[in-house]
Amino acid sequence: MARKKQYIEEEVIEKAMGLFWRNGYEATSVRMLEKEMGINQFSIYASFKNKQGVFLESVKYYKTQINTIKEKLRTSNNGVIGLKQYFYDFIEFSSEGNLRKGCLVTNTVNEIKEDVEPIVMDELKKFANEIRDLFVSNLKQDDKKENALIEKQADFLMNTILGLSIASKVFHKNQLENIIEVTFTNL
Amino acid sequence: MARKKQYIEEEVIEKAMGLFWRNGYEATSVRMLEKEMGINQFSIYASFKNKQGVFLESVKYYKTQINTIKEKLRTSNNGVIGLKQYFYDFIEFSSEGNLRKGCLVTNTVNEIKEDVEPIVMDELKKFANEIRDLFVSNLKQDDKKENALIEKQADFLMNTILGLSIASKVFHKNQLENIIEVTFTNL
DNA sequence: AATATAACTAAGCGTTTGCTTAGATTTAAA
DNA sequence: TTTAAATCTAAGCAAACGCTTAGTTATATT
Repeated sequence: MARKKQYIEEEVIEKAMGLFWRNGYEATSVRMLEKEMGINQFSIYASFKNKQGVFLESVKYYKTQINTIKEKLRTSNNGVIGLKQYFYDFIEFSSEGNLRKGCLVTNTVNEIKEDVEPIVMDELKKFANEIRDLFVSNLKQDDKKENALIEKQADFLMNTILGLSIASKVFHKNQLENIIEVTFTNL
Repeated sequence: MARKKQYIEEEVIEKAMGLFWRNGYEATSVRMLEKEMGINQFSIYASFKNKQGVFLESVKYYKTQINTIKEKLRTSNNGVIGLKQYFYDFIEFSSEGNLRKGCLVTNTVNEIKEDVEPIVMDELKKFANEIRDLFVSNLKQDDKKENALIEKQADFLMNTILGLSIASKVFHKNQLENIIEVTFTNL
């Protein structure tokens, strides 16, 4: 009864995500998305409503991508060792060859204004809290640690991840490793 | 022989800096600068050449503002205590009442692309290196520490500062304090 | 084969961007 | 008091922005 879509939504979102990740949210125009996704603006708006819609789907896809290393952390049972491995996995995940992209979520939190893009910001905060919860439950593997300390250390680790997301753009790889090493002497 | 300027350049740059700090570089339009600085676009371009010129002057002004706490760190001679104080001064400096602005320099490093704005990026990297040098010479007050360790710890502290710049926008004040406390537990 | 409907192309909408220009106004030296 | 140069106001430029729409093409059902 009607024509078929000539693209697969997940495929074009994967490309869109890459563009947002490399360029940032505002700096990525709908014309650029058109080229990268390989479909017309009409199709973009028909499938994803607007630019924000494309971005929200991109973040969803990003989550499935990072889920591999998240799951690795969740199922680790060697305490802080597994946590440290997550940080190494993260700097690997945030770079693509020589291109340092940071973390899509952190980049965007730092770019957008909450009052301008409340829906996007909400989505990003949810993601950040999931990571923090993972840190907390990992730290609890050490049952000598008091809850108050665990909360502090979780904040500390979140800050390290936030920092690494920027640092990965301007520092050398060995400096990133230094950061992780010193971070874990404090735990 | 000619008309006098009806504004003081340093005064209008102070206002421009505030706007860039609150809004980011790209999101601050020349029309917004016009209103905030209280002068016409013609005057902006006559005095500072272009938008980038206004920003570079704003960064210069920012440096003079943050110099107070930098100087406090430089002249401190109580080792890591003075360093820790710098971090507390920094989170104070990066907020204006309830408005969390982060660090103008870090915000911009995270926003702009090096190949699009190489001149701006260069200026920001210079600033970051000045801070790192300060950290190094402070850490050297402890002459038991080896140079290799000092370099590692300097990278670590830079990462904490970068993190705090983002964290200050989304975390509560007591969490920022947690971060600083854990950061300094092993230095 | 005819029909209804979704997906396509491509042009264009109004707005905002950084920046410029034409023309009036102020000022200090000649 | 005339003159020349710098500074002002305000209008406007081309380009890019997010998004829409008119018209064509493809496809499953009748």
